[in-house]
Amino acid sequence: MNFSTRQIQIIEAATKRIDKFGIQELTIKNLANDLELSEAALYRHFKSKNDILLGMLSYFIVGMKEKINKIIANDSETPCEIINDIFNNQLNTFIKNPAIVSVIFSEGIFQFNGTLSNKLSEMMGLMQEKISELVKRGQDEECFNKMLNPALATTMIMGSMRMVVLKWKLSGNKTNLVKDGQNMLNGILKMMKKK
Amino acid sequence: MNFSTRQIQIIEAATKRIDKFGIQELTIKNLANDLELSEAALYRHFKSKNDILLGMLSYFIVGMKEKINKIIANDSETPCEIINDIFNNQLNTFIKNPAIVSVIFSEGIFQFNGTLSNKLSEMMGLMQEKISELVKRGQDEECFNKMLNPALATTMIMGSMRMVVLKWKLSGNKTNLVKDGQNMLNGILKMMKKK
DNA sequence: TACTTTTGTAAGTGAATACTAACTTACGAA
DNA sequence: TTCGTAAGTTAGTATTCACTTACAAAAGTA
Repeated sequence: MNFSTRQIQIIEAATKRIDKFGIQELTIKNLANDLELSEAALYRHFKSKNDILLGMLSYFIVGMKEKINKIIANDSETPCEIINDIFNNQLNTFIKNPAIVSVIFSEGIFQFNGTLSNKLSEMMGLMQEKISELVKRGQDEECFNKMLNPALATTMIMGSMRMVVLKWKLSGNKTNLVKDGQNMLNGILKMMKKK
Repeated sequence: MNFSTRQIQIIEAATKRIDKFGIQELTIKNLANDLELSEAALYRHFKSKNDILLGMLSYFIVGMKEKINKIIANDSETPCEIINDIFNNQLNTFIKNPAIVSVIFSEGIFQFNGTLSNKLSEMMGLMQEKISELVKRGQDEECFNKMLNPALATTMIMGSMRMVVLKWKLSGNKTNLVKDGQNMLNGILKMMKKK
């Protein structure tokens, strides 16, 4: 799971290409041109195109996992604050590297490639698990009401946030993702707060 | 916008293929095999592969528009009931023809094909517009609270429902879509209700 | 300096891609 | 009976795809 610098260059070029032109335009030839390398050179660093995609997903998932775990470990904050931190962190990651979004939100594309769709499911499952744990804690500590069960509330939060990101994507990254995302999360949390 | 019976056969075969194997496996050759026709025969009915995809989207959008307008026209119901009806109708359409979901939820795939992504944006825009109108009416008639503005509430509803459908899809259509969808919508509407 | 490993290249491979040209068949109207 | 048309066929086209082979230059390392 340790990538060489050249491998990371390839992964980042592939991500940018998907972001700009879509998965259909990610070909070995195009990718090699982007990197100013020959096609054969790519096969020195990954054994197949599929391996490049797999590497790409692994690369981002590892980073995401680390950050989320670090945020959750902070036990001086309430569950509500932690949820806020997690999504703020995600939104800012997306702003900094918009290309990631195209890859992370593409279940549809990878759905029929076993290894790739497993990687994505793993990531979604991770988020679902962490968030619903936080919702449950929030309800137990009586800062959230119990109108929705934790699983349902989590699906709602994740779905709503995804929709905000999708709209940002469809606007050509013109809308203010951080503002819209915070707005959405605040609205949801307000409705979930104990009165 | 009037399709021949053969065109509809082709559209439905293409939809099923995307649903089962993904867009990458939608080739003229495969599609022709599915229909037990020669490849050239398909070009008697559509002038290009892109035209088949475009026809596919148009075909479903027209049907969706008609149904939604019919439901909204029913003025003996409250906004809340109408929203319920719209999503119930959608969920049942998905159950009856699961293949549609793969096509409708694939912005990522079509994002880089101008004409196709416009078709999809059109459909999402239509839903956004109709739902947020209903939310606004609900707030004016004081059956919804005003905690969220109509646009935000609509994004939340649509995002949450999409997430339920995505989960159904990822489960291999094993979860109970109608039950889960109703559950989600009831939860959201409960939180939005005036107390 | 001599040897090995890493990283690159040019020039291919067969298979698949969307699409086309030329021709055939079935059938209804003039 | 003749003619036009819709709907099909076979057998191609040029191009693109992921991937491979054989060889060379560079970069360590002894």
